[in-house]
Amino acid sequence: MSSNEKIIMEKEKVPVDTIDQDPDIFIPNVSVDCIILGFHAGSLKVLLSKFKVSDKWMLPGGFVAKDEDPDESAKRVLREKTGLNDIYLKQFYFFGKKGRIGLDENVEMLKRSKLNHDKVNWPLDRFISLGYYALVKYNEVTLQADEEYEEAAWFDINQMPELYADHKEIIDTATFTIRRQIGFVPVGYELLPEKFTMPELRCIYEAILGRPIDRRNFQRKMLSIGYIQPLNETRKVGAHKSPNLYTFIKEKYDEAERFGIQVMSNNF
Amino acid sequence: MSSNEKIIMEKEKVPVDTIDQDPDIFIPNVSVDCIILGFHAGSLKVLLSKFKVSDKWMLPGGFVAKDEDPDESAKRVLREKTGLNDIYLKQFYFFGKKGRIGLDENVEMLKRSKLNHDKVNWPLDRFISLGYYALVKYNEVTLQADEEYEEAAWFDINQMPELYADHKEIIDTATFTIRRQIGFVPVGYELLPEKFTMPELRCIYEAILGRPIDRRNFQRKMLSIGYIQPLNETRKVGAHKSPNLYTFIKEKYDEAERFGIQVMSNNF
DNA sequence: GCAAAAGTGTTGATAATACACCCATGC
DNA sequence: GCATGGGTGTATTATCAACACTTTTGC
Repeated sequence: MSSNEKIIMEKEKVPVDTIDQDPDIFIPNVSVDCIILGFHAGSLKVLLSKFKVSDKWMLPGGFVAKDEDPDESAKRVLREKTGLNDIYLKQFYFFGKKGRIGLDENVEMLKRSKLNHDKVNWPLDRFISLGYYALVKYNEVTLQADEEYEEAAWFDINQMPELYADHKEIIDTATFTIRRQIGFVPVGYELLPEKFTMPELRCIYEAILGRPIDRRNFQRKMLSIGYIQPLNETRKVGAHKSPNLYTFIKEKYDEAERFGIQVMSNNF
Repeated sequence: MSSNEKIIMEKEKVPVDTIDQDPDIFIPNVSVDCIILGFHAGSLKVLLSKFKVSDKWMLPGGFVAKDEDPDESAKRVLREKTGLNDIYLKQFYFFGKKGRIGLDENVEMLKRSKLNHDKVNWPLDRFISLGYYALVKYNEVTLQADEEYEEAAWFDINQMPELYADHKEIIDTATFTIRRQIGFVPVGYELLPEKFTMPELRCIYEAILGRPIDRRNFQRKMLSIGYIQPLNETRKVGAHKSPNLYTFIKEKYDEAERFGIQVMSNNF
């Protein structure tokens, strides 16, 4: 473990410091922001966090240590927020426009915080944000926000509160990117638990593509690709026919992902 | 014009300074690298540059000024190298792995240069490189390398010399990205001159997809999309039938790009 | 029985693929 | 004439998209 890593570990235990950015440890003017996506109760959720001193929700994020791969920084953020270690994680865009962060917003937050204004001046700096999206299994996540300084919560992706700075735009860019690359992103495999129903899988694709998909054609298509396997089990879901449970065949899935699958060609 | 912009303009006139990175002007530890692609004589070319003091070719790149949008930095690099202002430019990835730049390589280059080793220490730093690719019309480019300190040249994308650091990997990532998004990237429109032949257009797709495409099916497909228009002209190309010339219909093309075109579905 | 949602089957339209054939050009 | 490569046509196959019909479940 390098000395910097050690310091980072220390920082994880002292949450107020995550609001700070020591220029000796971190690369200045660079941050990492994570869009953590989950699937629950029939809709896509995004995990947001909020400093108690702020009134706006924001994307979980962090800084990049001087000897750290940005992927590692993102993993650190994910571990902090979800408690998970092995997560599907992809960079998708970087954001660096001059006016992307409203300084007023930050000055306000800084005033409300108990930080020393003279020492902590990064909120007044310009930042290049490295954008990552992560796909997690909702029920495996245990929200890890520090009760004293910040909160964390899942939000329906279609019903988000007002967000800090350009974070709404960042989320939109993430979903747009996933949409364009839907054939190469294992959304089903990463978002669903081991056993799932066909309507659940379809629901994810509908949420991401933003349009309804024919139930029957979808089912045929998914089965024809050959990476999901029907189980001899059903799930009771109220006053309807109980849907079959399916599971992914890992090897076939990896193959399909590499070459991309055609999801209802009508490219969104 | 801000004072920083003025300083940057000055810097453009003093090429040796582009090897320097003043931490008061530029964001530390961040660089921009550009893959400039052109099409000439039946193959894809990439524009590379080389410091006279170095023996390895590298991607044209630069730094991001503190009050500058990274897109602007990339445009600045493009202007410096090609003399062009309006260029199709997209960010595609960022590179930040710890060992991505061999320090030995940089120490060697620094020694050979006439820079003051004490003042100029960025070559020993770690960098996060913001990757951009640009599509240019080959015959509109006039190579602008400063004769005294650096050279610039086009290389066939399949016959590149040994490159500096991880720049080969960066180029591979760029072509891979374009390949995956081929339906959304206006390669033909941006790489070809106003008038072009069908084989030329096909050649570009073949180079990017890395596989032969059926001549006849390709032609039909492109014409059926309806964004290219046959002209009543042909081009003499030696001992064969003279191919027709075509041109793009801008409006139709924009439409097609937004929704993506399906290029021989067999997704690469 | 009825409503709601799941599973299976059919069919016409559209698009991809693999060719065969003819045309123009320079030597 | 012949080699080379461009342009047009066609037949086969695969895939999409729309919809009818059946099944299961809770009330």
